[in-house]
Amino acid sequence: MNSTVLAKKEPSMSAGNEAKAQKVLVVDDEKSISELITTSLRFVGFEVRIAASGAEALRVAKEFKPHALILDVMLPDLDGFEVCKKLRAEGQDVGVLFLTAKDTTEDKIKGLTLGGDDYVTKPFSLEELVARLRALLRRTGVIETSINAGLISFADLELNEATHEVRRAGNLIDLSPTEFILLRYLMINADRVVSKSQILDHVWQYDFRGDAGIVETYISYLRKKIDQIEPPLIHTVRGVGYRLRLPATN
Amino acid sequence: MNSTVLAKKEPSMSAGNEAKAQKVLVVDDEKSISELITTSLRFVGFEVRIAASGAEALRVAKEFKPHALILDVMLPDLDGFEVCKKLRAEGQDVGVLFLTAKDTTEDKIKGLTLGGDDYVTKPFSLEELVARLRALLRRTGVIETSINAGLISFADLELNEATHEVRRAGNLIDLSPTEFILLRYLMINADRVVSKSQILDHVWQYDFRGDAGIVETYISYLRKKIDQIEPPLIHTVRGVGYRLRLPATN
DNA sequence: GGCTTACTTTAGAACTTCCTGAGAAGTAGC
DNA sequence: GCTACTTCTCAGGAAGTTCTAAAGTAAGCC
Repeated sequence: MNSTVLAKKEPSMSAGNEAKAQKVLVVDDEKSISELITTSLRFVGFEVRIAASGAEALRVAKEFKPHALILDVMLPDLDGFEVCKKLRAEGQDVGVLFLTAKDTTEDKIKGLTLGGDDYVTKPFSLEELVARLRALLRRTGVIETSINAGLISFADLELNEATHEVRRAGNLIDLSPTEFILLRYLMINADRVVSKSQILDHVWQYDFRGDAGIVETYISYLRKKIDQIEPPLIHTVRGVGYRLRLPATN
Repeated sequence: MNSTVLAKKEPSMSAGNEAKAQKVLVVDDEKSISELITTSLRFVGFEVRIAASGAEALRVAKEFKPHALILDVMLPDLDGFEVCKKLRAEGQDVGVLFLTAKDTTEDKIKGLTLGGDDYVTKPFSLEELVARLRALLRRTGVIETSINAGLISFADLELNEATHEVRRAGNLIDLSPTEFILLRYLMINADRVVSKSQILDHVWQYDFRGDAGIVETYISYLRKKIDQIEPPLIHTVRGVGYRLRLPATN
């Protein structure tokens, strides 16, 4: 895994909720997965704790009081659904984002999108996970932050998570799912340079075995769709990565 | 820094009536059912309490003073009808939505739907349950909200809950029960993308074991009935779900 | 200027998702 | 108990998406 993590804080998040970051408990018995998620969530400003089993999750939740859980359904002891039930029985009213294998039988997954809960199938992309987590926190009414609202904009570009619409200068632009996630990632990191490996790590599923060349291909697709309109917003930083920005304000 | 993120609230039905939520007491001895209902009702803004027996129901009702009851007729001690009678004898004037097994004798049910009461047979779909509950609260005069009014419209589409009539541009359209519930779900979530699993969870009965493919079939049925008239309102968001919307506002 | 390296673009093969029609099974009404 | 309707499954085909690979272009360096 070609993971690079910058020791830099997201600007858009930092203002309001440094003081009381949203708390997320990540529950997965595979250490590599929970670490991956944790690193990513911490980076975007969440306060994170980890548990490796259902029993531990219940214990930690009791004193950590998380706003949301990211919960693998396949745990060594209790399964995720049990954990969720017990928590709710204890009166802990917390939104849950389940992680399921792709082949988890439909009837187990059924009902998960009811109470504001949601699920993501493994393997997932980190951007997808974070977006879903934010949507969940928004729905369960935990907190309002700027990014949490689901409407992201940069210059004359707008991206709406609820309607999945993207507009440039008011014009509707049709994007494929991957293009959408990539653009959102660039927009969230607007004005900062993101490397191809960062993009690969966040936008593509964590088990993607291909090479970073695919990022170039998708950047090209995006440019064709959103940078037809002047001025171009997606800029190449040779040898480093890409950056969403307005024309140089020299 | 020209990264802007708009803080706009979802126009959802979920959050709205925080201030004085309507109170519902759910009475069922099957924990899985009462939990399912509770999750769903809480999410759409009701304040919910649970009781697992007739005796408990009477006890809780006395201090909780619910606006409505969702009451399984088959309870371990008293049956639902008894509970209802005793409550009314105590002067608690509360609307009741009975849950009955499919084979409950007709004549038992009939007498009860005389007042503002109603019944739903198990297994039900959550959309159906919530719609009936709202209709009941409307009839018993508890509250009025826009959604509660029973008339939903979007563009030239109108759906009347009371009469079960649907019109597109004034033309009456005949829908099967499932088609009706599906359309209502889409209309309540107008303009937002809803995934196939969300649809499955809300529109289909909770014991449905099939896969999400059925949603595609029903979308196709609906399109044939309501999207004959231009412009089409049901749009596919590939890889994400469906969305009710007017033609692109470029 | 020519060589090297980094990036861009395009084409197309493999794959996924979605749409629709047909039919089987179940249910309700007469 | 026949008929019409509804629900659900399945399969073929259309359309859209993802990814690889290879050719084209630009930038930087000596």
